[in-house]
Amino acid sequence: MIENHLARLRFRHRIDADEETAIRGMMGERRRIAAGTTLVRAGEPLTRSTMLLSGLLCRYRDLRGGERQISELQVPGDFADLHSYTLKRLDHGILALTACEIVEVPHERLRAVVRAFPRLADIYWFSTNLDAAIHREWMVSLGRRKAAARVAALFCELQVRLAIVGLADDTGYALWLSQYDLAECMGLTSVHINRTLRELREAGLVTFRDRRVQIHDLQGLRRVAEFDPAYLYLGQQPL
Amino acid sequence: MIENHLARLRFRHRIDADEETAIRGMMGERRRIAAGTTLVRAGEPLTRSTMLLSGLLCRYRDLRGGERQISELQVPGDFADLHSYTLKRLDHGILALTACEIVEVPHERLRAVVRAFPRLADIYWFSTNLDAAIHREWMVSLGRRKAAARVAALFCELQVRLAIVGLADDTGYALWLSQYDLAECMGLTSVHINRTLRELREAGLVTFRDRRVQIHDLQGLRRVAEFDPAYLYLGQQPL
DNA sequence: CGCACTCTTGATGGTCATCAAGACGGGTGG
DNA sequence: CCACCCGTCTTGATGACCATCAAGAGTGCG
Repeated sequence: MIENHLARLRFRHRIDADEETAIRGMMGERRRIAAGTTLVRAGEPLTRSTMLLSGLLCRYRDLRGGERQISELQVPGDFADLHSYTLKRLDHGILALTACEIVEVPHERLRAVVRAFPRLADIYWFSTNLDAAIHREWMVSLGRRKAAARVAALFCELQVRLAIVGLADDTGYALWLSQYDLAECMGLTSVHINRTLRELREAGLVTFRDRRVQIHDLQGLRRVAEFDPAYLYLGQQPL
Repeated sequence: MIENHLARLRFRHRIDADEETAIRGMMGERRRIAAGTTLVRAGEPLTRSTMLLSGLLCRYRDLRGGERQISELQVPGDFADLHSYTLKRLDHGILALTACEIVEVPHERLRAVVRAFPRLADIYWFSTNLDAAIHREWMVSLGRRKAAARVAALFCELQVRLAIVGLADDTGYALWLSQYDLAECMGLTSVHINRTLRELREAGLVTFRDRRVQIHDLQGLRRVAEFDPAYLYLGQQPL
């Protein structure tokens, strides 16, 4: 059930049998939620974190004019809101972009585990710091990259993150997003995303069609994006 | 010496005498560094974190074309790179924007403290999660706010963060940045920052001159920015 | 005193937003 | 079963916002 999560952790850290048992023991109720469900509203008190088993979640914030900024995409094996363990409430909402399977982890159990296994405390602390590193990379995109490089950078990031849990290879991956969703990630409009996708496709780099990212030229895509996976802290492991 | 840091922690958490002693005991070598010093280069292995006593630091990343994106500003009392405790190396550089006083905290000592005081582990974990919340707010600026709102949001954020350590009030604060630096924070050019500052000044909201943010109308500034300090997790404490 | 940095303003152009309209496909109800 | 509707994709036309290029003034420092 949480094999994705363990794969993701083991990609960067050693997890021994006791620790694995403790992690499995934290898992609470398993649920299915429909696409479009708001999992967490900004500001509401939280006493549990949510782990994603399958599907796609996002963190987002809205401005009064209705403009939405998505600040991160969560892929299977990711915690959606591990940071709520220390923050108690969130500065952003969490939304299911597709139908999802999730597991809830009560903060109480998480606390018991990180108290009993200090290495797991460091590992989960690392995990939230990795989210922040992804935030910084998106800031570079939003602040300094042009549209084509932004989209290319996003596709490159997701290729790596999904490959870690076996959901992508060098030729592409399923990505159940609309062009409208991509626009909300990258600070653009869906109209401009559409033109940018055409540009990337005509350049022979990548095709996004039928909810699938088809990568024609991974090296070229990474060059356009100036993508360096260092910010994903992959360690020495081969994909 | 680290009174700013304790003030910042106590603004959001209870810290008892034992914990304070432990925190003080972590502090290592104190140093002065000149403006423009690169404190940490992206990717280099780190075995210590750095706390800022006075001055201004930033986290930044450069693209090949020379464009720089600053992803966060550090004010006195902040750790510059507490996250390096779990990450071991950083995905970004750290630069002194002004002359600074800093204290180094060896990771070994930090580890001993968070092992001995699990509540401090949670509190420092919270602290890095707060950095991530600030990142998300900047993403909203970079992705969705127009220039005037971006600059206003930055000035509002710094007003709150500096007020916590006694370096700002409702009328303003010292901010030792050039318009060029502001541009690198907000994903704009210094030319456009200059025009935007004029616009905010002529609207009677704020004047940035002689390295000082003079706030004429804090409520108005917050309205323009759509600033809601919730993302700074202030708790119930009055400023 | 000269040099480097910063600030300021003008002129022009590029990137992306906005508005609009049509095509396409999947799902639903008559 | 087909008409209809809604969400999504696509493309064109126009314009806003911000970048770029350029030049001059002010300031601090060696």
